[in-house]
Amino acid sequence: MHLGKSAELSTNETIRTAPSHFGFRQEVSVLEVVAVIDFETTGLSPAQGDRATEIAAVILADGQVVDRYQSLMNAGVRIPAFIEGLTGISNQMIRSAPPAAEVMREVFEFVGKTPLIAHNASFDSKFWDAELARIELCRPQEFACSLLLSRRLLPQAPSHKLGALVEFAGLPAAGRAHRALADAEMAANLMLHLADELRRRYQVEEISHNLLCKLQRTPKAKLEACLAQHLATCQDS
DNA sequence: TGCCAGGCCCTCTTTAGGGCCTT
Repeated sequence: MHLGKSAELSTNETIRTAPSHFGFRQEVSVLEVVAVIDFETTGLSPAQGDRATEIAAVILADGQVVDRYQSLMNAGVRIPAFIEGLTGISNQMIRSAPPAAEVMREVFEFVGKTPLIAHNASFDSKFWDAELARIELCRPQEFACSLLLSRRLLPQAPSHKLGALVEFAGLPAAGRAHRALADAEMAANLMLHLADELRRRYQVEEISHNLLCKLQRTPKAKLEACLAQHLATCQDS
C-alpha cells in the first residue's frame, strides 16, 4: 500500500488515499455516501473468458472523493494487443501485479456494503460478480448506473461516453482515460453533477442510491412523474 | 475458417433491427 500517489500509474502499485487531491467538490451535496468503481479488463465478457486487469473504487461523501483504492491484478491471462493499446496496461505490468484473488478480497473489504455506482454498470457489475464468484464472495448491494442516469438527465449531450459527458458538463479530467482510477474519479464527478441536476431542476434535496436505481429503470417520458411522486412521498413522511 | 457480450433505447417497433456503451 502507498499513500498519496498520483492517479497516473504506470506500474503495479496499489494505492489507497484520502481525501481527494483533484480539487473537485460539488458545492451542495445531496447524494448519500456511495462507492464508484471501474474495471479495466482483457475484453468485454467474463462469460467468454475475459478477466479483470485493474480495479479502482472511490468513496464519495459530502460532495467529494474521501477515499480511493486502485490496483492492477494478475489473473493469469494474456492481454490482447488491442487492449494494451487502449488502456496502456501491458502484459509486463500484469506479470508483477498481485493475484486477482488477493486484490478482489481487498477491494471487497474496502467497499463493504457501500452502495455501488459505475458508468455502464451492466459491464462492471458482470466483472465484479464474476471475479467475486471466483473467491466465493457475493455482492450484497445493487449497482446504480451513471450512463443510464445521464441518458435521462443529460439527453442533450452529444454522446454518453464517460469522457464526452465529462467534457460536456465541464468537469475536470482526472488523468489518463481507460485507467481505472481516472475513470472512476471522472464517473464520480459525473455522478455529483447528475445529483446537482436533480437538486437544481427537480428540487430533490436528498438523493439516495435507491432513488437513483429507481430513476434508471424509469422510462424517460415518465421521469418527471416519477420524481413528482417521490417528492410527494417525501413531503408526506 | 469464421466468429466471438449483453443490456438499454430509439424507431422506418412491439412476431424487430440496429446503434450506443463498456474493455
